[in-house]
Amino acid sequence: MATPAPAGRRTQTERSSEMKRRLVDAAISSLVDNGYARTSAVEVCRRAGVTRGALNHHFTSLAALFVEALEQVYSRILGDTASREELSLEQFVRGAWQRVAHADFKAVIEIWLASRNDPHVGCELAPAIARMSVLFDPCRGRPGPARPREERELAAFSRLIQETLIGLALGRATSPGGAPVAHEREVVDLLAAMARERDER
Amino acid sequence: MATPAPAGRRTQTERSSEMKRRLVDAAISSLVDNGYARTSAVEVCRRAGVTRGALNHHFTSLAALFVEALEQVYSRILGDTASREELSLEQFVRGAWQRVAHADFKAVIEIWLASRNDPHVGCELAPAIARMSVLFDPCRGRPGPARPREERELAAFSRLIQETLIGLALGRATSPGGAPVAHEREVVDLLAAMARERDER
DNA sequence: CCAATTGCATACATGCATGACTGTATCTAA
DNA sequence: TTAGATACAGTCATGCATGTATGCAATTGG
Repeated sequence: MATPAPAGRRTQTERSSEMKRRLVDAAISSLVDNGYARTSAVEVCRRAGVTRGALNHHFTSLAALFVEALEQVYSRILGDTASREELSLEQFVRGAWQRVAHADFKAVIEIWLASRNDPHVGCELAPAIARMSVLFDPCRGRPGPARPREERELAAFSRLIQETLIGLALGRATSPGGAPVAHEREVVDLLAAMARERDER
Repeated sequence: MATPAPAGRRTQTERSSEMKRRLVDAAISSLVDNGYARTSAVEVCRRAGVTRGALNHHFTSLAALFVEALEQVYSRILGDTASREELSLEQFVRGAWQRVAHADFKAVIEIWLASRNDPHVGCELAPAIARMSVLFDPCRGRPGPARPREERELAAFSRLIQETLIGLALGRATSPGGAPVAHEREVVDLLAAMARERDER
C-alpha cells in the first residue's frame, strides 16, 4: 500500500519531506476512500506504513495535516487542467467541471462538509477550505463586462454554474467508488449550452 | 430543552408513542444543530431528557431511529408546502426550493452525506434516503411532453434544477446556523426565469 | 387485587481514537 | 569523533461511544 522508504543514507531534510509527502498522500487517499469520519490518525499512519510517532512529530494535529493535504489537492487539480485562461463562459463550465470531477476533489468535499459542524477543527481549516474557490473562479483571465445590469446577471449565472457543479460533484462523491453518475454528462452539456448562448450575446 | 413528560396516569401506548416522538424530535434537532458526526446516542438522549435505556428499548440501533427521523422530516417538509400539484417548471423550481430551504432539510443532508462512507449503516438507511427524491419530483401532477426530443431536454433541465438546488441547500447547511446565503435568491430567481422561458415554449 | 408484561434507568464490559510521554535510531556540525 | 539535534517508534492514561445485562416502576389483563 505505502511506497517503501528508500534505503541508504539520506539527509534529515530528505527524510522529513519524504515522510511528510507519504503522510499527506495517505491522508488524501484515505479521505477519498473512507471519507472524513473514518480518516483517523491511526488509519493515515497505517496507510503510510508508519506509526503515530511520525505524524505526531511532523504535524501538531490531524487538522494541520489536512491543511497540507488540501493545498496539495488544489495544486494537483489545477496542475492537471491544461489551461487556466478561460475566455468564454462555456469554457469556464467545461474547465470547472473538469476540476470538480477530479478524483481527489472528493478529499476537498469531505473536509469541507465534515469541518462545518466541528467548530474547533473548522476554524483551523477554514482558510484552507476557503481556497477551494480558486477552482470556481469564473473571472480568471476574463475582462469584466461593461454594463452593470449585465454584470449582475452574469454574476448570478456564474453562481448558478458553481452550485450546479457542486451538486454534481456531490452526486459523484456519493456514488460508490466515486464513479461517474449517469446523467451528469447531460447536465454539464446543457449548462455549457446555456453558457454558449450567453457568450454569443 | 426537552419538553417535560406530562404527569398522571397514561396508557402504555401513550407512553411509547410519546417517548418515540421525543426521541425522534431530539434526533432531528441534534442532526440540524450538531450534524451527523456529533449526533451520538448519548447526545440524542440528553436532548430528549432520557437515558439510553429508553432509546435502546424503542429502537434497535441509532440507524433505526434515523429512519424514523427521515420519514418524519419528509412529512413535515411536504406538509409545510401548500400545494404539491406543480403545473409549470417555474412553479416546480419555486416549490422545490421551498422544500429544500426548509430548516429540517439539513437533517436529510447530514444523514445522506454521512451514510455514504459507512457501508454498514449506509445500507440500513439507503431506502429511507432514497425517498428524498420525493422532494425533487418534477413530474408531480404534470403530464409528460409528447415528443421524445423535448422529453430528453426536459429531463436534463430537471436534473439541472435538482443539482443546483442541492448545491444551494449545501451552501445553506454550511453557513453558520443554517442561515440563508447571500446569493441564493439571485440563483433561484435566475433558475426560475429559465424555467419560465421553457414553460412558455 | 395480583401476576405478567411493558417501559425505562442503571451498571458493566468493551473497543477505538487521542494526547502526552519516553526511548531509540539517525543525522549534523563543530 | 562526538555532543546535540532531529526523526521516529512504542507505551500509557484517558475520554467517549456502544452493546448487553440487570433491576425497578408503571401498566394491563384476569
